[in-house]
Amino acid sequence: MSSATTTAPHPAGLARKLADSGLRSTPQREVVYEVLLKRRDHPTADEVFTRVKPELPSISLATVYNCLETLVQCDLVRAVNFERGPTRYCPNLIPHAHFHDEVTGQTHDIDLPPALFAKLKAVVPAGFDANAVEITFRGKFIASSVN
Amino acid sequence: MSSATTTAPHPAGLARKLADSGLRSTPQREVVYEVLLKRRDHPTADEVFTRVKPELPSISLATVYNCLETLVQCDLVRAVNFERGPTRYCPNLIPHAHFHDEVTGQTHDIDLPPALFAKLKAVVPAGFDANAVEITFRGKFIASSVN
DNA sequence: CCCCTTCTTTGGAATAGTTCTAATTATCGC
DNA sequence: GCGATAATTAGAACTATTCCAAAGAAGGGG
Repeated sequence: MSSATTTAPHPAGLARKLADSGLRSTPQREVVYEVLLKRRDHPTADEVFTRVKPELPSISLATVYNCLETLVQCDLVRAVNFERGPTRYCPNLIPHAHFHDEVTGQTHDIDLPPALFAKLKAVVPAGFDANAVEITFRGKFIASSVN
Repeated sequence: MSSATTTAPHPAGLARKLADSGLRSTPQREVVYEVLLKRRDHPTADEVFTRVKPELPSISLATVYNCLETLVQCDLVRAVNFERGPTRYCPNLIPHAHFHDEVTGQTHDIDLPPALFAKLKAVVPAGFDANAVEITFRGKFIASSVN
């Protein structure tokens, strides 16, 4: 597989991305990443821990934090925060917003047209050099009759 | 100083707003609110605590948290979060974005045209009922020699 | 292969920010 | 002034996370 411009979120890509940063591929890192790809529901470190445990029963919570941090560093995963709640992790690398459901506590991805991102960055006054923007909606997810 | 200037909320308005919610006006609440109005640099609870202390030497940190929570509840103050850092407080009630300086840790208000807020809400898919949107830029503030 | 260095994992202790609790103190309506 | 209610206080408790020091892999050169 030839290298793409955008990394496809694939367990296989992990080893390469890690090597690029001079880091080793380990079972712990692989399983943590797989878990994130498998269920993209923005789990917390603790939730990742319980999902990884059956596969690697001797893994520690500290290692889960380490692995998640490593994945974020390697730009394979995004850390998402909402109002001092525990950090959640998201393997969707395409710029997008988040919707936080205040009833269920769930976090959903919201796609945004790239033009909007551009417009947002355009309103930042001179003197401010913004290299990232974070957009979070808060509200309720209303069951749609369509499914 | 950043842009977003507003209807200057006045300490006087506090008693009324509190009464509206069936709450009492107390020296602690008044001084906490005054401190927020006086220096609008998005202080943390701890920073508010040290600023209030000279005025009310016997106030406790718990009370500062209580007062801030009350002010947020009464819609006199906004709580602002950035990446699991301590909550900061902002008496600017007009919808606006925040710019977080990753070098100094300072938070600045950024005015946004109301049309942009409207556009943002428009991209939220059907089924999601958003009642608030939070926009945070991250980057560096490039020295303007003026302060 | 074996050794050496380096990287990684691990469990537990430590930390930061915040909330909880139970007791005291202030305030309002009568 | 009195009783009911609300607010404040100090300190303990809590949560999410990071730190630490020791033990465990994992390549690379001889």
